[in-house]
Amino acid sequence: MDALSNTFAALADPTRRAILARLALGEASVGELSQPFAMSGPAVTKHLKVLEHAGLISRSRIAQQRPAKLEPEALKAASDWIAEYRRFWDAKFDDLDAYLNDLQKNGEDK
Amino acid sequence: MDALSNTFAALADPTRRAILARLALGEASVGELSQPFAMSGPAVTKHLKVLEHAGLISRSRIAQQRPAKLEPEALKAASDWIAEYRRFWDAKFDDLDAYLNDLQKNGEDK
DNA sequence: AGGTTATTTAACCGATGAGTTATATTGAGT
DNA sequence: ACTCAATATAACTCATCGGTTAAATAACCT
Repeated sequence: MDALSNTFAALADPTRRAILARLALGEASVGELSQPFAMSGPAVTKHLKVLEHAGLISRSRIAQQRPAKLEPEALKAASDWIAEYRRFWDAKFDDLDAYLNDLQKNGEDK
Repeated sequence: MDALSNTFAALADPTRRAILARLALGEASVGELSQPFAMSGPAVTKHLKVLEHAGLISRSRIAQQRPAKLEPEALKAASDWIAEYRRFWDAKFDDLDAYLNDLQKNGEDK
């Protein structure tokens, strides 16, 4: 899968977004993460793998623990993609309609 | 599922992102969409349902056609969520590390 | 009413996702 | 070497996804 799809897919799960929110406060171990989410350790491990594969976190090692840390650069690509559509929601709807209708009439869509 | 998860899940598919890109040029019917994507009509219908359920498009009716139109306001919530993490990737990494370590040492995570 | 076109719905398929429990692994501490 | 604690892997279940083809619907045109 492409990187952007990986990123969006990783963000499409509320548990994973909550994990990222928690990691924004600082590194956390699997144990620290599984407790507040009332979830088994393996479930958290899987979520962390998804987030790591999407480049959104990295892991380190402290004794037996493997804390996870936020790596937010991957969000940049997602943010940039969305930003492409910003002019559409920034524009007044009437203006947008006019713009689209104009495009349509001029047969731009080959 | 919550709205934000729906939005991110809708964006996690490259075909759906391509459909949105196409719709940014103006409304398009199912037929017009299925042709360039070398995909059956029903497949496009399903993608449009996902996008519509996420609030990213709306449908209208012109004779037998049911053109889809971009409704980009739903992207706002996703963009806002990501924006929360902007300070993390804007910050220099060394500064971020220092910040996180400081948080950790002060035992903020209850 | 009958026929044509555009789209949707239904039923199915193989792959993936999110969770579980049970079992391995890894690293410290004794 | 033994044990304990933290995490990871394996194997499994159940649901959802993305696609297909075939059949049903909807709107238009004679």
